[in-house]
Amino acid sequence: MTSEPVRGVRLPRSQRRQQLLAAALEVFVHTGFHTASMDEIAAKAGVTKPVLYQHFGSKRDLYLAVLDSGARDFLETMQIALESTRDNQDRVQATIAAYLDFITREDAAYRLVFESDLANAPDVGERVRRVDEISANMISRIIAEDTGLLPDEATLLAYGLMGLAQTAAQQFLTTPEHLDRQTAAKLLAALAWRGISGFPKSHPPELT
Amino acid sequence: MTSEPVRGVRLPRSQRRQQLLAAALEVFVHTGFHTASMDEIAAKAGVTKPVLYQHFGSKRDLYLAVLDSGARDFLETMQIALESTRDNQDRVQATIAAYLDFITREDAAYRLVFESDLANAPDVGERVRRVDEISANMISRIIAEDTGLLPDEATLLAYGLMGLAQTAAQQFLTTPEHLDRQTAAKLLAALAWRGISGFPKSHPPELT
DNA sequence: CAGCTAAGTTACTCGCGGGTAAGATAGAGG
DNA sequence: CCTCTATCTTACCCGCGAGTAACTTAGCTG
Repeated sequence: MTSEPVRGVRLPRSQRRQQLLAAALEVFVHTGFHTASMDEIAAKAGVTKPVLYQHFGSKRDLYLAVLDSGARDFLETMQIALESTRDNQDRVQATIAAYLDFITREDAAYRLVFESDLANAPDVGERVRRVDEISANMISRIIAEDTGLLPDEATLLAYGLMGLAQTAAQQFLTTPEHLDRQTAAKLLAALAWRGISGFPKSHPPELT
Repeated sequence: MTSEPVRGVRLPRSQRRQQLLAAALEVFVHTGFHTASMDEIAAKAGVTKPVLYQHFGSKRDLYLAVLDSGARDFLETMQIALESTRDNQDRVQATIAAYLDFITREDAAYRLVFESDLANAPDVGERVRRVDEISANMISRIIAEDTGLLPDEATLLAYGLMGLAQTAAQQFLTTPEHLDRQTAAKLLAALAWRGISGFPKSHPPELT
């Protein structure tokens, strides 16, 4: 657990850096890149602006650092879920649950990866697309193996399933009162699994 | 077809307004809200900045005008597709196709609705969410009727299907060489329909 | 074709916020 | 307890772009 920022206490470099990243995450997530100011982030860490610049070369650098961290977390979560079983139905279930977990995480880091307001900047856009691409490839590979679809076709479906999970999870976040997480996960997993399991190999092929 | 902006020609108010909206759409879509400058938009219309301010009170007002127009287009497209048939399988097919159409539209207006970099601003965020909400409700209603699921459950699935269509369509946009639109539409419609048609009423209920 | 109005231009203001130069001090180490 | 350095602050610069005041002119209208 990270302790609260205490004004007036000096910290060793690496520790301060971690704290700044935490403050930046919080502000960027809450406000978005453009509305956030360096002063605000510094203040949240109980420190002044130049300190920020001793650790990060520019506002964008800081943002990228925070974004990368979030992206790593997400990809890790995904990979663990995808490799948690060899049964594909369970895999779908686990992956949907992973989306729900990631999006309901306290730090809301998903906003950086899924809702960045800086995606027009080449650096950022590229990174975000890369996260999607890596996830999609992991899923696409499994689909292709399991259904015999062409790579491009399997990739399209992979993106579809990712969009399904992501959008539904975000919606779930806005109405958690009425639907418990278990039910939501089961419903979505059912939707996804019934959809994908209908393709060639794994089940008797029906008409396209 | 709109004629090219000709420098030095005066236009009647309403006509100029339309032209400004077109220029703004182009710039906002290409650059995003934050990077776009009013000068750039005015220039694209072959005119200077103050003219822009004689039609729109602020940069944000201009953005909202363009956004609203895109939102209307999208919702219209959706509604037409959803009401194009009474067979639910055809409905899914038509709706997926509608997503593909909207996202591949020349003007790329989908970027404003699906990828706005101003979604943190209350006005804009609210509007974007509202578009999703309206679409989701249209779909959710059908799902609830057809499956007997609870409203919240049907809504969750509706968002899931929307995310599926949207994300996959965006992916399709980036690799149109390898996959023709027909195939893509069929694959996605199959994915979605197999998924959703498996729920209670419409087909024999299986284990949840 | 004179004159009036709406359409358009030139040439500014001004605040915000990213980024920095120069100086102050905590507190580890001898 | 003195010193020395890495940490942190104060106080600034300055560019960019939204928004505006004041003036100009096209071109319809009587």
